Amino acid sequence: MMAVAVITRLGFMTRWEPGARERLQAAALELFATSGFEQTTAAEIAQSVGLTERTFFRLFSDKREVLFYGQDLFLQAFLDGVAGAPGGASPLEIVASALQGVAAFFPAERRSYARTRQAVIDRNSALQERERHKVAGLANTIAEALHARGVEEPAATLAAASGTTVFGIAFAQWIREGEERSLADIEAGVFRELLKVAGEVTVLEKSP
Amino acid sequence: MMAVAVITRLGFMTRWEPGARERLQAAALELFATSGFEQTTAAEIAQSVGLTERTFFRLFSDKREVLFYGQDLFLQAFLDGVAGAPGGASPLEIVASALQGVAAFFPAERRSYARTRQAVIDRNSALQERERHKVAGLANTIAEALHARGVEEPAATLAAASGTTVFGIAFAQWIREGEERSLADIEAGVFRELLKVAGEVTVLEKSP
DNA sequence: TGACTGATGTCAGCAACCGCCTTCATGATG
DNA sequence: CATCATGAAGGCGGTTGCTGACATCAGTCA
Repeated sequence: MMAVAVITRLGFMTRWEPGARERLQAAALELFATSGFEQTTAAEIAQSVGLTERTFFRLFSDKREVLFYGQDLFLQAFLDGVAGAPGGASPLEIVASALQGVAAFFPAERRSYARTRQAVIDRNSALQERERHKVAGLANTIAEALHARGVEEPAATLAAASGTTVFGIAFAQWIREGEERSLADIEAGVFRELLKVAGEVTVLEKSP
Repeated sequence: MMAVAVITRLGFMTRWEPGARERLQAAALELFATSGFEQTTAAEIAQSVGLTERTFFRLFSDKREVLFYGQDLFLQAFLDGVAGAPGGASPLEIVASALQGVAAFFPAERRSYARTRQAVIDRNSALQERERHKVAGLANTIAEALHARGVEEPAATLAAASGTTVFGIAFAQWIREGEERSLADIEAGVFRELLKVAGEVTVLEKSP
């Protein structure tokens, strides 16, 4: 599935089939989806693609990671979006523009895959923990990138967190059965909602 | 340390010392702080207060939980703040008011305890994962409470997430060495920053 | 008194994860 | 061509987190 760029260099039988990581990831998702995360053992996943448990843990730092490994491209796209935003943009504008750029990583074809993956995660709290950890890490990285662009604290952290929140809400909507809009469109709508929510505040008193 | 409300009802020797949970939590924090989280085994913690590993896992769903159990009061205070906010308030105003109320849970005396606890968490990524999970759960609960007050989606989720973000930033600052301001004051400042960040956006185009 | 409950201990066991060592293809190097 | 370094995998054994099933024992209540 998806970006499983299996490198079949030659017709020769090599000692090891290439793409061990990708094969494990695909097998794991399938097994998790059918039998559940806890019911599936790392050894089972490994054996189902002709590898050993030890190899599994060499390739993934822990069992959950098999579902999360390889999102560097996504993160990088986000950072590129931040770095490439126009000069005079405000922190949230920078984030909004990065958000739009990142949407390209989720074309309509991915919806089905993303859905089953998310269904697995939603059914297990340990996996939700890992997902939230990754998102939080993403927010940190974005905040640093903003900082590098001269945005001060706490504005950088606030803007970064807002961005990942918007993305999370939009993504959840994109996944939803029957949803037809593109991720970019949904993101734009959620972002406008955020501005609206923030705009409805009557600032009480200003500190001295 | 801190709120280890050991209830020594009578001078009698009872079969079991009361407050097993609290004793375990205090011992765990101390051991984690001195020896590190991974280096400390659940059996060690239990034995250090005269209990067995099995009892530890009966009282805490897993090893990490010993550092997070018992924040119901905090959560409840947050919910009360949401429920008790004035009638015509906007979502973010409701959250801001709840935020102020919750600050009372962190008087100056707690700073030292909170610092060592946070230091332990910051040194271990598994603990960070759990913490983020809890915060995310808090955000969900707040969003539901907002929903119950009639706030629609995605405004409820956005406001709730913004609130926990503000709290997180403020708390981190409150913990910082040399910081003297109250948590409520810091929260107010961060909140104003959030409004400022949101206010600096030039809305581009409106969807049809 | 005796059944009952609640908090704990004991024991056995699985699965996650890791350190250490071995094996074997490949490509570079002399 | 021989050899050697490298990297990717398997094998083995051990620690620890966590659980289920069952025993124990103090205090309670009928």
